Amino acid sequence: MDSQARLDELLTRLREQGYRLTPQRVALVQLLIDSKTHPSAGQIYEQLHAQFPTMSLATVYKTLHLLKEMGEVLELGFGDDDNRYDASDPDPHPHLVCIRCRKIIDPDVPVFETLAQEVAAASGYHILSHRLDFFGICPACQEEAAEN
Amino acid sequence: MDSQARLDELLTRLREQGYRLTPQRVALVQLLIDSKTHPSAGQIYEQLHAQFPTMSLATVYKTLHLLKEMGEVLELGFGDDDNRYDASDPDPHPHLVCIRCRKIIDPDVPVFETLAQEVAAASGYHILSHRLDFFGICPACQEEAAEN
DNA sequence: GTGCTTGCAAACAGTTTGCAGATAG
DNA sequence: CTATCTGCAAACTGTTTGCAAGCAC
Repeated sequence: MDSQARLDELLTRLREQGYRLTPQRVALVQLLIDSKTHPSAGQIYEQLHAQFPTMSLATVYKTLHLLKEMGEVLELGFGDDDNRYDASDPDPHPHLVCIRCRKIIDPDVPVFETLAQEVAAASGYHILSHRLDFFGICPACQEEAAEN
Repeated sequence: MDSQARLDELLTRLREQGYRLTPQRVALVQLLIDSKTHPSAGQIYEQLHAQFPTMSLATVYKTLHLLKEMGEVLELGFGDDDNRYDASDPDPHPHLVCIRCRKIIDPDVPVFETLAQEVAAASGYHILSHRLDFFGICPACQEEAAEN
């Protein structure tokens, strides 16, 4: 789905559920969808603060919470770092994390429905979701390391 | 590997690297290895506090940090919850998380070396590690839900 | 106009750190 | 004996919350 379509979809969904389309919310949703790097709340705040000098971090968190509740955004927590947010596709999909520059991208890999089914069958769990992350060093950081 | 062998291995490795085997450390390592539920720092602290009434949370964290540095323990962070620790097998392996009771177990599933290779080839990343978590409801919690 | 939303500041939880006294080797 | 480790308390970081003023509808 292209960014524009996803943006329209999200804004429509917000309006339909009775939420107000404040400039801050629209800007945040736009930023989140345009970004390919899955930004953190702090990064979102920094960028929006340029547009809205009075905007607070609390609003960022409240809006992200709202989108999470609606199931329109994936919250990627790592425990040792701040959470990252992915609104491009709300269904679980793998992520590829550079442990050096902390960039996170969506790699193109086939999903594995079968594995989840196997796990469910073997464990008796009712599996609702999953998460698959790869950690490594991105091409840019590999080059940088080679130079030094 | 059985628990006793793993415990010996870990204690030996600590000693070899010049770390002191304090009673607190030995008890923590033992607890971690015996536990099948991947406890949090707080849970570890509560249990050890029964044995060592003066033991502090800081010591728990410091010891976990040490084991992490040695690569002998897996730290499982989720972002919305406290971190969980797995010392049974320091190599990455899938986890199965009950979203109701927060129990975490190691399911028996084949690992997928091929997928990591595919991702590496397609992205140019140098992949070092990965993490695969399934989220669902464990059999006990399913029953409990059915009763109510 | 109504009441949801914002922005501030304070609260919060998990984790980390500094330091003085305790202790493993 | 000595360097490491412990335990306390305070600091820190990311996130959440309460509340009065502001603004979307």
